[in-house]
Amino acid sequence: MAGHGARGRSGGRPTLEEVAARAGVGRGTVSRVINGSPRVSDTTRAAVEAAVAELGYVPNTAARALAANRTDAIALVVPEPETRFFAEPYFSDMLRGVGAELSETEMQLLLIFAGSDRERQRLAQYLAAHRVDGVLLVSVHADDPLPDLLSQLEIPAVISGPRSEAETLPSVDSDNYGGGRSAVEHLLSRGRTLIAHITGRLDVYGAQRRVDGYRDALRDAGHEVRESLVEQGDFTEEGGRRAMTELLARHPDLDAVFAGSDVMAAGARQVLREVGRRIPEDVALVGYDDSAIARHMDPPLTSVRQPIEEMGRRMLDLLLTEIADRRPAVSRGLERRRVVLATELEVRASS
Amino acid sequence: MAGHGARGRSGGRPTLEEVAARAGVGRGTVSRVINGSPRVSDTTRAAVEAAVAELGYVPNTAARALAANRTDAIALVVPEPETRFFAEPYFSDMLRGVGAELSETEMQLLLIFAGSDRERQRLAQYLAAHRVDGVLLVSVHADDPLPDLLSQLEIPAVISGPRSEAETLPSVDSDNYGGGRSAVEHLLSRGRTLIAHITGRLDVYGAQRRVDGYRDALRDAGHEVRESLVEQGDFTEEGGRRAMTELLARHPDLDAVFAGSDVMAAGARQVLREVGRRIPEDVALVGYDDSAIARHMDPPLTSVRQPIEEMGRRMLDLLLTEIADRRPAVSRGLERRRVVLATELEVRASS
DNA sequence: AGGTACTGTGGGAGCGCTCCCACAAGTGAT
DNA sequence: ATCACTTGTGGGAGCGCTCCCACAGTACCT
Repeated sequence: MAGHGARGRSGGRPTLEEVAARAGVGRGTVSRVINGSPRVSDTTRAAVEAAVAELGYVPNTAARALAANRTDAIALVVPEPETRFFAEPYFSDMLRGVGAELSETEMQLLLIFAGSDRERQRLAQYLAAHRVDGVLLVSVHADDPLPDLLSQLEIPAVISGPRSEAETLPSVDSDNYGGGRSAVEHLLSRGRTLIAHITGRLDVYGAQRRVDGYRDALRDAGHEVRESLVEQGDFTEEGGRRAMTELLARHPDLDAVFAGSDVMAAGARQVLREVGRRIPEDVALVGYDDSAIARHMDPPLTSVRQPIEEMGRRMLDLLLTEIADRRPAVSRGLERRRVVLATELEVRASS
Repeated sequence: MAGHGARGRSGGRPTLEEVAARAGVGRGTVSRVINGSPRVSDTTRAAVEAAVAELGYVPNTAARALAANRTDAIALVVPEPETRFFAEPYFSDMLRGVGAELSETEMQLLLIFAGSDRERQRLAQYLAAHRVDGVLLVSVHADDPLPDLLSQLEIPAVISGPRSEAETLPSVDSDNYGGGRSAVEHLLSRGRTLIAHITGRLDVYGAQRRVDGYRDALRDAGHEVRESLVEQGDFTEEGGRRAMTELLARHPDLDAVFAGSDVMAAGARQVLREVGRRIPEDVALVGYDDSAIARHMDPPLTSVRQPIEEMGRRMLDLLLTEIADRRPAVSRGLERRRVVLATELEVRASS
């Protein structure tokens, strides 16, 4: 900036006070205009808005946060190491949904990873300092202490993927049960008869529900449900390999595999190929998540798609509502605070 | 609000003042202890620390930010739609590096996407409000106005991938030139003679440098450099397909392709397969980034790996330094503010 | 003894907002 | 004319911290 000269004692960014002086009104009035209060006359409002524009006034967030005791920020907390967060497109899609919805507001999104103990420590500090107005929790395991910490600190939170059927936090989830069912029903309709399942980590509620869907689909179709056809994985490629190896050892004659995630399906595919099984001729393969991996696999992988972006959007909705009625909150029923969205099966060459 | 009445002035979180009273010292002394000033006696320090622990005191960030005029937060700004950000592991690895380095400090990381105009608008507001102490810029195109905005607002910033050789911002980059060279030298050493190149967007400096490496490697090996062997892509799969189609039309006899990214290599692979070319027998393929796609491709893709996590770490280092010497800053030479890290070729079955 | 320099400490003065009370002015009933 | 609202407005009192000045105490010179 050329020659600032007098400029009062400031030199920095304009303050509310300066805008008020410029517009010839009081501080309170400017504040009202900035915050969209209706109790301002049209003439005054116009004058203030002009002054704001002329001065290029931007509210000081820190001062506002201090005075109003809110931060206008929410955190997306991911209790996993960064690696896994990005390995699965799940999170990025969700982030997109949240971001889209968030851009309608003045709120800011923080991304916080809490994989290591060190990071969790920092997170606890962070939350204790009330640096966010609310928290979006993603991919939380059944025994995670985080939700309790949150409610203890009275910080509004929404969880994606309830920890159990008894989840107390508002939650958004996809229909894992229905997703599991649809995968199996699809394989049955293709004439497969010996269908194995590689599960995700069973301390993830959604993974359990997929198993339930698998079982019920078989049962409802009049098939016997054999536990030896179910092998636990852990959402990793290596876990998928291990589980597939086990399953083949127990059932060399299996003709289909439903994996609880695309990444595990990729591991399974490797093993199947190593032992000379063709996909889909010998063994049909179905994954879950419909990630980039599914599309790039050879052959392309049939997979269950979740409306993850939509889930992100709904989570944010729920959270903003929580924040808005930040009061005893004992009243409202839980019905509306629990959203479940339908999945869709993307059929490709692997099945 | 239900009858607030007396309000006792406590009820909430403890303040500096309360800690001071508890420890029997003044406010200033507590502040000094909290901020690690050396000018406090050991006895006093211990007393204050005890009081802090007993009360569970956590500093109020908003108050601190207001008084000290800093935010203890930095932003990672990604001027791309979220989609691309996650499609390439580039960003997630970088994020990991930044995160690792950041956990050594008290700073907070914000992730900000500025793909759409709307988002850029919001970002400008955000920066104008000085809500962060510094900015990490990732993947910026040559004509992006963001860096100028940043320097105009006098916000410290570090860029990954300088916009040109004349980059004014401190920067961290991998050796794109060397990476391009190594890919081509590798293909030459495998006996390939007609090597094509699918470039990235040429308004990305790094993509240009890869082309330079490609050209120089051929030239130094005594090969003629034919411009018809270079086709521009745009880092997308579709772009890779298009470029590959062009190249095959011009040079049906080419025996190797160096793609400027794994994603483009994936697109190229599809086209090669469609026209019946075998990889690597007929055409050798090399990508760039060494992403998950490269490992899962069929056949697995040879690719140039950048030390991205390390880059993230170095960027943060640089930024923290910038923030620390937040003064005229005209003095320091530019040498140390420019970091270039070596790449490595990961050889797989595609070449 | 007086000076000069530290070290350690207390507390006033803000930082830029929001909240809320006070109050002027207008409106309409009595 | 009085009273009772309503609408719009100004500005004091903080929010919880950092910064910095003042000052007591101690140490080491002259």
